[in-house]
Amino acid sequence: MISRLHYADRVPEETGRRERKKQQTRRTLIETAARLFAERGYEATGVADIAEAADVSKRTFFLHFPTKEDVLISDGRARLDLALRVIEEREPGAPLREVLARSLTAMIDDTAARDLPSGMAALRARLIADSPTVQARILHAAFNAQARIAEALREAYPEVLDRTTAPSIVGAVVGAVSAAAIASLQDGDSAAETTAAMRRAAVVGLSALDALEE
Amino acid sequence: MISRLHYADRVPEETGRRERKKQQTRRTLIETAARLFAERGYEATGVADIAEAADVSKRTFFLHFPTKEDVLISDGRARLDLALRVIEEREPGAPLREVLARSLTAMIDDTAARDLPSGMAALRARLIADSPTVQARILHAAFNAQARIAEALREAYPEVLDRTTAPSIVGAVVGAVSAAAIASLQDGDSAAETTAAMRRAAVVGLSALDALEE
DNA sequence: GGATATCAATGCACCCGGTATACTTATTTA
DNA sequence: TAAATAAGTATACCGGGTGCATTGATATCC
Repeated sequence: MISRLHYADRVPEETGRRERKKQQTRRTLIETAARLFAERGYEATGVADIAEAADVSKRTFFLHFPTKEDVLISDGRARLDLALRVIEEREPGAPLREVLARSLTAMIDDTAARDLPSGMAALRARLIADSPTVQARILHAAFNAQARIAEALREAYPEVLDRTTAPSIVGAVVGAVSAAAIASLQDGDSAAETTAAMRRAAVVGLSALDALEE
Repeated sequence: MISRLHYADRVPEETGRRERKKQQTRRTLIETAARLFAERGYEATGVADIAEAADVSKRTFFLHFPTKEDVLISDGRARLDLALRVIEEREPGAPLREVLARSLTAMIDDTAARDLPSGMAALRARLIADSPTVQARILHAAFNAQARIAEALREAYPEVLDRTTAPSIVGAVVGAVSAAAIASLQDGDSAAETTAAMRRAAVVGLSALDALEE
C-alpha cells in the first residue's frame, strides 16, 4: 500500500532534467523542421539543414526520428492512444457502433483542436500534395494505427468481429474519414470545413457496420 | 495516302526491334528482381545487384522504374484502368451501388486471376509483411488509384456525390477491402482465403452507401 | 559527497537509393 | 548511306540513413 502511494507520488515529477532536455531537443527539431519545410518545401530541406538550424548533429536527428518523414507524424501516436483508451474504457455492454463512433469522434476532435488551428494539418496537406514520399509514409502510419484499433476492437467484441472483418470495418471507417480529410485539405478548405467533412465521412464510414447487423 | 498505307502496314508489327528489346530488358529486370527478392529478401537486395544479375547498368534500372519498389507494382496501373473502364462504360441510369460493386469486383477478380498463378501474390505478401518501405509504397499506389476512382465516380454521379463524399465512399470501400486483404496475407492465409476475405470486405465497404440513401 | 553507471549527443566513415552529365552504341527514317 | 533518334553506359555526385567509438552531463549508489 505504501509503495503504491509512493509510486503515485513520483508520477508527476517522474521527468528528470535529462528527460526534460531530451524532450526539448525533440520539440526544437519538430518546430525547426516544420518551419523550414514551410519556407523552402519538403524536398528542398535536408536533414542536415534541419539539424544545423536546430543546432544539433545530423546523428541526433535520427536519434529522435527514424526517418525524415517521421518528424511530421510525431503526434500520431498520441492520437492513436486516445482512440485505444476509448475502446478500453468502454462501459460493459456498450454496443460496438457506439464505441467505434466515440473512438472516432475523439480522434476527429483532437485533430480539430490541435492540428487544424496550429496549421500543422494544413502544412501536412501541402507536403502530402507535393511529396510522394511523405504521402506514402503518412498513409503507412495511418494504416498501422488502423490495424492496432482493429485488433483492440476485435478483442473487445470477439463474438461479432473476426480476424478479417475487424480490419475491414475499421478500414472502411478510417478510409472514409481520411480520404475526405485529405480531399478537403487539398481543395484548400478552411479548418472548419475540413472538420465538417470529416464528421460527415464518419457517418458514411460507420454505416459500414450495417453489414454486420442483419 | 501512300505514307498512310505504309504506316498502316507497319501497324501489326508496330513494335520495332528497338521497342521489343526495351520491353525485353524491362521483363528481365522484373523477373530478376522478383527472383532475387525471393532468394535474399527485399532489403538485402540492392538495385546494383539486380542490375548486375540482369546484366545491365544500374542507371538502366532507373530508366525503367522510378524507384526500387516500383518493380513490384508494375501491373497496378492496368488494374486501375480496369476499374475506371467499368465506370465509364456503365449503362445509362445504372445505380451507383451497382457500378461501384462491379468496378470493385473487376479489381478483385483480376487480382485473383493474375497474381495468383504467377505466384506474384505470395511474393508480394511476404515482402509486404517484412518491408515497411514496400508496404508504404503499395499503400500509396492504392491511395492514388482510390482518388482517381473517386473522381470518376463523382463525374458519373454529380447529383449524389460531392467533392468530399465521393472520396469518403471510395475510401470506405477500398479501405475495407485492402485492410482485409493485408490482414489476411499477414496471417499467412492462402490466396483463396484472401480472395474470400476481400469479397466479404467488399460487402462491408459497400454498405457505407446506405448512408446516402435515406 | 564523491565514485560510478547511464544515456543523450557527437563526429566520422560508410552504405545504398536515386540523379546529372556527357558519352557510346543500335535502330530507325529519309 | 547519312542523319536523327533513343536505349543503354560510365562516372561522379547528392542526400537519407547506420555503425561505431567517444564525450560529457545527469542520475544512482555507497
